[in-house]
Amino acid sequence: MEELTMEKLVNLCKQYGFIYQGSEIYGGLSNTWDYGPLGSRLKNNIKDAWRKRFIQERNNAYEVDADILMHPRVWEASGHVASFSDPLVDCKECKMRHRVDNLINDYTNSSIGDAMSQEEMMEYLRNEKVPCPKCGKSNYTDIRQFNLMFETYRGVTNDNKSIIYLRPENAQGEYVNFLNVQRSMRAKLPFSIGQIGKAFRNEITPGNFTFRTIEFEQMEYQTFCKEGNDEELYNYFKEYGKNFYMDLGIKEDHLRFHDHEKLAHYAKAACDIEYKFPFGWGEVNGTHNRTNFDLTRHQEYSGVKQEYLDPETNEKYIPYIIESTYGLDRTVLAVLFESYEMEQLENDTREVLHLHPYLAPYKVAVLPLVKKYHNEKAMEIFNKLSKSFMTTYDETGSIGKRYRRQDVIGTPWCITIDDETLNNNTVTIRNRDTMEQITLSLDEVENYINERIKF
RNA sequence: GCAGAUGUAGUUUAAUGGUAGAACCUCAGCCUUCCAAGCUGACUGCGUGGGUUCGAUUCCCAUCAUCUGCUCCA
Repeated sequence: MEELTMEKLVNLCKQYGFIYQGSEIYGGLSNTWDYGPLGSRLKNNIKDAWRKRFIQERNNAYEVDADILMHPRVWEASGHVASFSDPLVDCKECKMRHRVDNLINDYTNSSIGDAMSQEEMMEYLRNEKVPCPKCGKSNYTDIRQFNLMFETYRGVTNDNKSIIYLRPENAQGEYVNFLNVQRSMRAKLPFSIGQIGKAFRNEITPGNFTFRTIEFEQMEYQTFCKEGNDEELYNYFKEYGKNFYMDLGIKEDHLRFHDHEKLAHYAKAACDIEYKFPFGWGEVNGTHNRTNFDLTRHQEYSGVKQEYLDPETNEKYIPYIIESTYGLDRTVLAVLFESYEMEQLENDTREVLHLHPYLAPYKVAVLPLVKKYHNEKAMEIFNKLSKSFMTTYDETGSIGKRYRRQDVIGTPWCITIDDETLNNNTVTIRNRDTMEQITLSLDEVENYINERIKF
């Protein structure tokens, strides 16, 4: 079978309206991508699938839609203002870029770099002639701060006081609403707050299509629990996440766990779910045991107690948080790679997107067999079916060609309208994966599809 | 951000210092009663900006974008 390369997928996405390059008519803007008519359907269907598994089917789970813009103090509490801005230097000799603190720590085999100010680090670098790990020379540019948060300004004056950030992660939106949700939903621990939304990181990005972008969408799930229950929940959500991906149609051997050894400042344990992309294994989900770090910090910075009163033991404590974050754009990408097949037929090939019917942009295509005889009846059926499903209509070209058009965009079923439809009210429904055809009465079509698009 | 490669219709591509030819796709018409058929026609292109030149898609520079590799990804 022919390998689907990134280049081919980018082409396919563009050709059929899944994903276009951002601002394309202006030459494009690096690492921005726009979802087209089919792509946004697919993306929304994945969101809905996630909502179903993570909100609807779980007891004690609630969705929020928090604002992208948050109080600047949130990012001080979260640690992003401090740790999201890395002191960087470039080696003038070999052009290698380094984090200065790492450079000093590695050179001295200690952690003295962590405590140094920017000036001290630069001075140390110069005085000790710390060599570049790559070329061995010691000739660096000045330190540049590179903050990964996008800044913008509130109001009309661009002074420091009015800086606000586009959120670099969604989690804080759930954390600051912990008390609100707990109270208004009368929630008992453990309970979860989920959120789907955009986040922004001003990163130097290596591309790989929509795998890493400066604006991206996350499906996040925060479970608040009592210390002691955290490890069990952490392991539970790792598995739950993997099952979710398998339900989306991803084969088990294209997924793996990757446990982190180096942990973030807030985490006690961290594990990624990775998908086998053509460019290598790539993270699609991250599950972290964030302990009570976040709520403790918010209590400290806001002055508002973030405690939970346990109704059984009457203890008050700050809950632990198990975070499980799903990269939505990456999930779309993984599903596209997983679904695509260049199928070899007897003396022909066809491109098929074997999407789960729940995820398919169009559920059904209505095709009049011969345009001039069957188009009116076909339109009538389109109008009926489109009240229940995303339905498309195509009367152009031969019937075989129209089947292939639907195959490549993942439409699970095509129904053709012919003389039998006019005379007996029956249609032929054709399956995308098997190419088999069966005859159904018009009344049966809706049920037939409904039964098969469940997630 | 660094290094290398690339940039001609939606896609794949041809040729050329005198502004481009094709195939597929798309659309319209004819034909067609079930898997990319055929015929006729139509639409669409030299990434952007400079420079050299009488003239640049072609040569040079810059820029933008994509790909690959680094780097980054608490």
